[in-house]
Amino acid sequence: MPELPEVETTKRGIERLLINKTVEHTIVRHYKFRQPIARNIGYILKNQTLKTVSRRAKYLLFNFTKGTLIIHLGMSGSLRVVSLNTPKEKHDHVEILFNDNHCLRFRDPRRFGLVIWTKKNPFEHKLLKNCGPEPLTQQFSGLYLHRVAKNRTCPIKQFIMLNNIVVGVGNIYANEALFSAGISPNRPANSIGLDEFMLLSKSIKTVLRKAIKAGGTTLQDFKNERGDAGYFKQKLAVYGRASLPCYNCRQAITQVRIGQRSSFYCKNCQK
DNA sequence: AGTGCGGCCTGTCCGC
DNA sequence: TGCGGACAGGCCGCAC
Repeated sequence: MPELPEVETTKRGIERLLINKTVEHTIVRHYKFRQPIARNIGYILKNQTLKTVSRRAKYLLFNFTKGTLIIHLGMSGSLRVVSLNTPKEKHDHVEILFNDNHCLRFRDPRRFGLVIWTKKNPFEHKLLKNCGPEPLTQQFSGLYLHRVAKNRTCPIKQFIMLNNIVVGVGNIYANEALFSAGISPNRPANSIGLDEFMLLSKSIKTVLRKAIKAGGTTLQDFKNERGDAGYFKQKLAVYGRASLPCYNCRQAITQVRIGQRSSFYCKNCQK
């Protein structure tokens, strides 16, 4: 589920509900994730106040009084704010209880996610320090892409999914943005011209902004949200539409594997 | 340095 | 209906 728009939506929802609240108790039911959760996490978080919640790439940063809790949702993770007596579901692995009877629940069936504590500047953390620019900033532009793609032969789709090039572009939105820009996902990154990169950077921004906006409808109900409402329901132009007609030219959408990932595009519209 | 691949996990879906 | 296998929206770490 979690591509950047969902992480951003989650961030906004949590921030609204939990800011300035103090941790009373933490329950960890499963410690084994992409990295194991620190055994003393409950001790660390106790009595700390949540100052702000921010996002870098797909990492959520919970800035507490004495440090930062970094959470990544991995492939199947989700966070919800619930009241104390809300029945827990399978795979609700971590629960942070705050002093207003609100509880932050981390559910992650596949446990590809991450919950780490750091006392230091989180941006200097090994996992964050090599991240490329945020796609929704001015820093991320066609000019930038053109510059960093020099000498890079890997397919453009893989290229825009590299976190050191630009963060937050996952498989779905890489496919969607390339369709929107009319660029074939197979093209070597260094074969893309500046004008095309301008278009591509704009497409990435637009696709992500739209998705965040759609996720924003979830925001209203964040506290009680049960499922996958929000951006995921929006119409995707190519992702998951193998052999269905292209919305633009009606030709069947092609599915191929690029860098081990399912890729969808229109051979007619994307050159 | 860039690229390609294996691996971490569970859930779901499809074909037999 | 049960079972095996493929696949899933991420990303790290390793080998070449």
